[in-house]
Amino acid sequence: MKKYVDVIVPLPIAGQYTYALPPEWETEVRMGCRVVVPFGKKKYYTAIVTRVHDTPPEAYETKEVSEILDKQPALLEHQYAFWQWLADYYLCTLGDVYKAAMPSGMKLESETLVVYNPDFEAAEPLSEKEQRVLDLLSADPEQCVTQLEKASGIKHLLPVIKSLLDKEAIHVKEELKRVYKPRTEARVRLTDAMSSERNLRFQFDLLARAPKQLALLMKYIELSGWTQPGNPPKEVTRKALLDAAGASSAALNELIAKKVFEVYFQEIGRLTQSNVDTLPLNTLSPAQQQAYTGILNCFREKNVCLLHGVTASGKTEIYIHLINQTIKTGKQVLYLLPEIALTTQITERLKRVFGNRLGIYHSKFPDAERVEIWRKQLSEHDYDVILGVRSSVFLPFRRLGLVIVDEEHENTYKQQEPAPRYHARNAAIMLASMFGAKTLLGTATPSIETYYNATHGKYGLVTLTERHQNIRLPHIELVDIKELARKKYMTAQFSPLLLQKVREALENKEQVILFQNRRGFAPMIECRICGWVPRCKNCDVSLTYHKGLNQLTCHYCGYTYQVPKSCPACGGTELMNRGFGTEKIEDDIKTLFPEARVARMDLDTTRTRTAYEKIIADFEEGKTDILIGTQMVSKGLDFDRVSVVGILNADSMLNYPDFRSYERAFQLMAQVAGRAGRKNKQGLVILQTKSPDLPLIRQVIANDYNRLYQDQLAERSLFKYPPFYRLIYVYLKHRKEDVLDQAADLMATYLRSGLGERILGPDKPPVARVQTLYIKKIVIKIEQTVSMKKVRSYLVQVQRSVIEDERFRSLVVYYDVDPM
DNA sequence: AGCACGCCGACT
DNA sequence: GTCGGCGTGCTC
Repeated sequence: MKKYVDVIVPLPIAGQYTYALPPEWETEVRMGCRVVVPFGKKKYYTAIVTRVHDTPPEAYETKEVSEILDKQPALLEHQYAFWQWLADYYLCTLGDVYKAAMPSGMKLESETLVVYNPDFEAAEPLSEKEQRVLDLLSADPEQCVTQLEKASGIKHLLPVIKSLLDKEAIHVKEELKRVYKPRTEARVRLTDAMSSERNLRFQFDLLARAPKQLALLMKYIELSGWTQPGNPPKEVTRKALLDAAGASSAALNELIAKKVFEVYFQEIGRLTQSNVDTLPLNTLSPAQQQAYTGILNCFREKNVCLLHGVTASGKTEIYIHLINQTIKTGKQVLYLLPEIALTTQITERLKRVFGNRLGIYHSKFPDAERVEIWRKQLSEHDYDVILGVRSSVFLPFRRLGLVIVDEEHENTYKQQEPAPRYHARNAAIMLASMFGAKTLLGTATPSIETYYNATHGKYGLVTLTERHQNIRLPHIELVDIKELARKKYMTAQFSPLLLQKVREALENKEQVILFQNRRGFAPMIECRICGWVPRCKNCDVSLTYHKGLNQLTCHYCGYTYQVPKSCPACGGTELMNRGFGTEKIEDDIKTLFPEARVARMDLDTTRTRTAYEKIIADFEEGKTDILIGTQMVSKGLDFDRVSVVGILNADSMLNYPDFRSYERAFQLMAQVAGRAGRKNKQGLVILQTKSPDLPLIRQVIANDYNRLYQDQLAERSLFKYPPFYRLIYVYLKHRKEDVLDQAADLMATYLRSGLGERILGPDKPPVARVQTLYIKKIVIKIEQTVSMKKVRSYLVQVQRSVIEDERFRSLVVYYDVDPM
């Protein structure tokens, strides 16, 4: 019977598509295999088979699967179930999940190739653009559109291609672009002609007057262990041979030309097989040991456990023991870290314990490497431990036994843009439960939701109050900068006390961290006369001034602008900086302490992984005295020589229109404060603020998490926020503001008719326009007792009826479930 | 997401 | 009078 497959395509379209399966592949294709399918008029995509069946669709003709990429599933059944849960819970399509989950090297797409017709003779003169394209093609007769666009410098290339196509000067074809290329290594071996000892001896004599070549030949014999024909020699890489013989590639090429050697290419993996000997586990301190057994006990009853341990209490060591315990029973461990905390410090530590049983999955790794990790997870030799960022929840596992979510409170676990807007911590808990595995959440500053779950019986709770090696918690000194500014005692952003302590630290050869929760030189510039502030033409936000580039940047769409010479509003020429970012702090510190070695760590200085690690390594090795940074400096780093931490402006963290701003400010300050302190000296934190009387500031100083938790819980309950209520944000986007307003009102009315007072808005979000689309937001607050399943299906139904209205056809609707 | 089809302004 | 702008709808 004729077979069909249902597939997921990597596009934000709901639903699956059915293709006919050519008979010869019937037995090979299974659920989870990747296939290439034609989609639309000309494109080809890599799709994933979710079902093989024999029911032909009634309403339409099917197309045929054009290629199969896997004999063995690339997507395991557990993963598919997980994808379905994600799409359902976070209100997005399976295509969205697919796009986020799989490395792009496994999702080949077709690309249009333009092909030169050598027989073409122009009947009429060609336009200048057409001629330029044709010239390019005559040099290289097959090129893709993007390449041609670049080489020709023509902005709208498509019309040109179209007219050339009409004249039959070219034709086009669709070809799959191979994104993933296996890495190969050039190796050298003797040719067949050299395989007899006699020929080889003869060759030695011939080379008597070519010492370099002779050396190469002898080195090869040594390296390969060549003794006699028939005995398979060891493989010798081209590079190793050249290095060992101290010869140039010219000499080797000679020998290749003489048919003594030949070069062949061997496929090798990118995953480094470190051959470091693994070290035994460190023994746990009594406090750590107690926490360790506490966690194991807790897992007997609960599936999730929170490890609440103060900063520098050695949580990692406990994780390592748990991982070890889990893999001993033949199960796998997934260890999640926020991207920013996944540094060499932690990877080296784990490598030393788990060696080649450990795989590392980082979003800044090359895509090809991620493909190889995915493949390895599907193979017999899968990793026992995966250490990775948010997206590693998508990797294939067969025998998952434990998930660790370190720095559980980090909001970067929540993916903001694009869909799926999932929370990796919550998704990991779901993933674990699908395997019957346990989840451990670790942090010094739990999120309010997690702590609520841990103190209300849903999760287990284990606390660790003792710091590793008994390093004392830092002393926090409060400085009222409002008062000081009034009295004109401030030097730029620095109080006299902070400057004095920085000076002392430098004199004692100790290090300093200065924390400012804002990047750029100044958040904005402003006209001194009329107060005009430059704004982005696409997005409704003010622009950020970057001194290094001397330009204005929109942090939402990335668009850059020149700094105007005069104010476009009033013509005034005095445009001044307002506010202070890390770049400004760096400038001022360099002026105040010209002898100090200063580094800055923020989004702008850490574009690449190497840049980021260099800053950290330099600081670790004492090559830097003062590290200035945004929240990046607070994450999971342990330094030995930091004696002073300055929080320059605590208020900048508090004034966000967001119910989590206090929680976040506490977490940030507690984490950054935790960086101060050394083995035998208590660290010092200088906390500068304009609002010293705020309860939150007192809680930070006393490191009183419980008090913060109680205060926050009361507010959350009063204003109907998590953990008492669930939130869903509905975003509506449209090019026309008035259409958007009408659509938003209609949608809110529909929603209110079913959900009543749970609906707030529509409102204009703080950024009301991004990339030429106007935005409105509707907030839904739902009691924990209400069935989310019903709410979600109701939302989908409402959306459908709004879109049915002709006026709102091009309305864009998307959801943010459990927003952060 | 792409891509094609279809209806209204600035040019030969 | 056309070329081409992007609004709209569909993809098995």
